[in-house]
Amino acid sequence: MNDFTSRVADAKIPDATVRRFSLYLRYLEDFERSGINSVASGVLAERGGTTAAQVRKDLSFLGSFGKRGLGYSVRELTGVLRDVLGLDSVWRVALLGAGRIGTALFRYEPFRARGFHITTVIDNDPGKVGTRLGGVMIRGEHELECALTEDRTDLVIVAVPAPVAQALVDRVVAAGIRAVLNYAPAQLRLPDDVALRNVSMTVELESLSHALTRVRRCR
Amino acid sequence: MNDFTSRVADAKIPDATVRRFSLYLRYLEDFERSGINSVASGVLAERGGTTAAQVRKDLSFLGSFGKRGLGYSVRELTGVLRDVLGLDSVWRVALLGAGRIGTALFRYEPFRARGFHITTVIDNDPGKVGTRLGGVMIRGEHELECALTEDRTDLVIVAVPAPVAQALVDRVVAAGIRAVLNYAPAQLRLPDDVALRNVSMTVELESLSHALTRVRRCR
DNA sequence: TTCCACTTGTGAACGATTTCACAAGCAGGG
DNA sequence: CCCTGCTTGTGAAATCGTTCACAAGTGGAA
Ligand SMILES: NC(=O)c1ccc[n+]([C@@H]2O[C@H](COP(=O)([O-])OP(=O)(O)OC[C@H]3O[C@@H](n4cnc5c(N)ncnc54)[C@H](O)[C@@H]3O)[C@@H](O)[C@H]2O)c1
Ligand SMILES: NC(=O)c1ccc[n+]([C@@H]2O[C@H](COP(=O)([O-])OP(=O)(O)OC[C@H]3O[C@@H](n4cnc5c(N)ncnc54)[C@H](O)[C@@H]3O)[C@@H](O)[C@H]2O)c1
Repeated sequence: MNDFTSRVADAKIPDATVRRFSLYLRYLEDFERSGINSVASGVLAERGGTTAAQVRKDLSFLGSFGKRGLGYSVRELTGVLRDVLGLDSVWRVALLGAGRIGTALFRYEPFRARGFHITTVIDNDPGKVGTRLGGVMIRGEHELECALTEDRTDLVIVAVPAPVAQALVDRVVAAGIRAVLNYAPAQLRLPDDVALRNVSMTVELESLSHALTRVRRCR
Repeated sequence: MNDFTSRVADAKIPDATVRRFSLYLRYLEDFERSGINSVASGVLAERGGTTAAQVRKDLSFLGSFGKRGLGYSVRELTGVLRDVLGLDSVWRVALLGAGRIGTALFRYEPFRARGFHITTVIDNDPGKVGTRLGGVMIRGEHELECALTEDRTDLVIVAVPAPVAQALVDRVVAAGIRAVLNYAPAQLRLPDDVALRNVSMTVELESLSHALTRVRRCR
């Protein structure tokens, strides 16, 4: 199915563009389900709240496979995006912290459908260690390195309290992990070759709060 | 305590800067707890993974109250940031969807400490409506408008399944709400004067996945 | 075959954000 | 008092991302 791998400019796709790829892919999958075979940049743009030029510029990082006058083949574009986003492999994910956020994430099925399999869960609460979350046994914090290696983990989700986050990721990085998704309100320090994304609900709320006060003042 | 309100350039602070303000504030509160009275831009920068120049440029949007040779007063800067982020008022928040993510968010205390009070919870599951989440009664979806008005809601958190999100926020917007924090994987369409932030774990994971495949290919 | 309506791909203009570089200000010591 | 070491505040430069504008393909209709 994938002879699309003729991607040229793997060079350095802007981060903002990569994030939009995720969204485009989401829409394309909707279109595919609806039996639509081809989309124009304008359609994707409208769906995603950007402009047609933006969509075309984004996609041009991947080569050129649109058909002028017609648009893009939904199937082909889906394939290319899945490929560039690395969604054709299964990623083995370890969850650190089986608390409220951790369990909510664990039980969220769409991750699995996307190829992110949570194969490891770590916690240090003696009441939790040894019990099962879904099909996965919760292992103690001291087993961290061993679990990451055994389970051939690719990616770690941090959902432990902020004060312990840095110490844990240090060990995670030492164990060879190259990608971390962090939910703790802590600014993690990692080597440059480890990819890190922070999800901070506080930052989002506070930026909304700022927007609200601005609106209020301007009237 | 706040005669810092002499803020000049409320003009148009870049979004990226506002988000960093949240982080700076977080660090400043740590410093305050540790009894540190003043910080230099370089210290904040190191803590937050940016550069000293970036920190100073950011803060310059708020006026100038650093002391050359010394740095910034922790207390004063904390006050200014809290003010510009609108954290000195209490924000009344409505939570739409008391599912897994919704309840995890609800039970997260730091929000309340920051001045975000979840005063309204809406769900449409008959088994949930009428029960309490923490101290708040879960109300039916049909009561949405009425609840938002009665509770004088400022801000709405969307934690319902994607397919119903748009319809709900349409009603929320019609009820006069100007700020929405969206967890559903749906691209919401709102009027320009409503502030929207999306939190998408899928986008984050996929961008990590992209980073991982890049690393792998480059060796 | 030619024409037409449509849409892509992309250099170039634009706008925004980040980084640089340095004059100016402050505190403390002599 | 002046000198020294340190740090801010900020124009100007560099970088990065978005938007514009249009030549060049494409399929279909006549
Ligand atoms: N709940 C939310 O809505 C929310 C929102 C934003 C951020 N967060 C952040 O996510 C993280 C988790 O939040 P939560 O609400 O799930 O908290 P929680 O207390 O419910 O869960 C934390 C879990 O981590 C485990 N843990 C603690 N120390 C550990 C260690 N050293 N090794 C392994 N496991 C350890 C605890 O046993 C617990 O199960 C926190 O950093 C929090 O700030 C949560
Ligand atoms: N759980 C996660 O980790 C996670 C991660 C990313 C995104 N999300 C998104 O967050 C949203 C909620 O996820 P969840 O895991 O909590 O799902 P969930 O099914 O546990 O909760 C959804 C809740 O919304 C309620 N609901 C449904 N329709 C409603 C309506 N019309 N009005 C009011 N309430 C309604 C349901 O009764 C349920 O309580 C989804 O959009 C999901 O995609 C969840």
